[in-house]
Amino acid sequence: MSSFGKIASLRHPVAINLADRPSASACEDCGARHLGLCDALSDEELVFLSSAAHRMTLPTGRLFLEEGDAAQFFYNVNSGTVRLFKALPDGRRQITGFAGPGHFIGLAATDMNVVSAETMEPVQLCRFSRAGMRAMFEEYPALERKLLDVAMHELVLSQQQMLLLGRKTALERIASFLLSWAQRQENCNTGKLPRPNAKLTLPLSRTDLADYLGLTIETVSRSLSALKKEGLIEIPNIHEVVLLRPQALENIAEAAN
Amino acid sequence: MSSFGKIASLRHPVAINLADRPSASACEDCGARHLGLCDALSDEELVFLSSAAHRMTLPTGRLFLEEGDAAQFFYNVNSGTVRLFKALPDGRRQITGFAGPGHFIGLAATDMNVVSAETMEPVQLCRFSRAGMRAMFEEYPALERKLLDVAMHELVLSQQQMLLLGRKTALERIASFLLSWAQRQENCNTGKLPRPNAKLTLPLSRTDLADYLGLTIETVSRSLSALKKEGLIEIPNIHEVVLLRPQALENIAEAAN
DNA sequence: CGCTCTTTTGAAGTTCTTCAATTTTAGTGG
DNA sequence: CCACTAAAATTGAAGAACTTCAAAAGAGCG
Repeated sequence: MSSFGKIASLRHPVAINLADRPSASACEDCGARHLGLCDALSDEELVFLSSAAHRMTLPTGRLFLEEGDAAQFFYNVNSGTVRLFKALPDGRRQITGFAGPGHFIGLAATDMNVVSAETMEPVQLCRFSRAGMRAMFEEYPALERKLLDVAMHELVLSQQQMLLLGRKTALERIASFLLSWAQRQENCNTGKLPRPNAKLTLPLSRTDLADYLGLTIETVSRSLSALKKEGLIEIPNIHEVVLLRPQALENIAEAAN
Repeated sequence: MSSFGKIASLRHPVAINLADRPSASACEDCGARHLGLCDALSDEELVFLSSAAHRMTLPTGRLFLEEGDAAQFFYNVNSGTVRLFKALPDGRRQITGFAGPGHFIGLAATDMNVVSAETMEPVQLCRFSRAGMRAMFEEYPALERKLLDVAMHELVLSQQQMLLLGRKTALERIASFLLSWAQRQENCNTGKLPRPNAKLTLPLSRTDLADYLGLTIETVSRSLSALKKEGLIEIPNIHEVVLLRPQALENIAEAAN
């Protein structure tokens, strides 16, 4: 957890949501959710902010941001999952991240978007004009601080991913992914291992997984099968994985010998 | 160039350096240099800032930031080059970036450093305590804005690197690297191709290059030789590369068919 | 000038990919 | 509810790209 984040949330220990997101009960003590913009602002500020926001609901598979287009908006995800990716002309694709509830989209941009964004499920999001956002920074410095915090966190994640893509084997990538996804889903960045038998829900297809980990779907499939055969995981169905032995996965993921 | 950067530099079109860096003549119209903190502040603010900074000079090969240590400081590079990297227990290393003059170090951190930093040449830098920096944000919002701008730019770069590491071939990686290094060195992020016969100076060893591009030194060497054989580059010596046909390199780098 | 370290080049080996076939899953209509 | 179809995932076998191991050439330094 970043120190900037801590400041922001201490000063505004609020739990109202940007839009009317469902329950926010888990928000306050969750490392990942407080990375949403929501926690950065007081009630009053949130009202102002949400007046500047445009709520939208998108169906599955909607490409709402395209690499190379002029960067007009920021987005904040309320529900559902978004995949962010870059692509080469011949179709090769690298998914750079996934944005779920509370996540902010649009930081990785100059005047143009440098990534594309596509919904993986029905998604609700709030849209802000970048210009309006800049104006708002004058009024509400806490917002800017929060954004810096989010950006720094993204930077940490992307550097982990560089290590994974540049130096890890297929098996290590899969193990790393499972653990990081567990953190994301469950105990939100506490840095602790998930408990044995923790159940993961993956909204990702094998293709997404492959494009995120820099592998082919066949290699992803084979690696998952290998972990299953070794008794480290169970795969009740395509969208669920049970982590039978998280410590063993961690040893593989971190190449601990 | 990011819009936030524009704001910051328009408001404070100053060219004093953080410490007494050599000539700053090229600073104002250079996309990369204005990413240094220097441009974000007025004269008065800079005086204040530099009073909070601790100047240091480090010899080649000094490891001054270690992954996992408590994150106490930010650094701003004045001269020389620093390599930032993550490593696995068995020694595999991934260089996540290089920091040269004007570059800011320490953004990719939570309470702990998530990367290590090591000097590649004699390096001069300014050190700021993270706590002091936070206090300064209250006084000088422009500073925080600038930092957000820097973080966003880093994010853009790291996503390009993810595409490279996850999806590009060895030859494509080398071609991409040469072009990006030319931009860094020469026309600073203008997005234009370097002119034919542009000469690159690489302070990197082949090992650094390999660890940056997720390859082995042998593959790096072979790929460079291949580009040379094809007449796209010339390699007068180990630390210099001449880009004979930048457009052809670009075609390889971007997999344009 | 000779030593060492880095880089280059070659040959063999490994991991991952590609191609192909089978199995499983999911969606649709009877 | 079940069968049928299409898409996705798994598994197998062959191939390619990169790595590893090994040796030679080149650069740097006392």
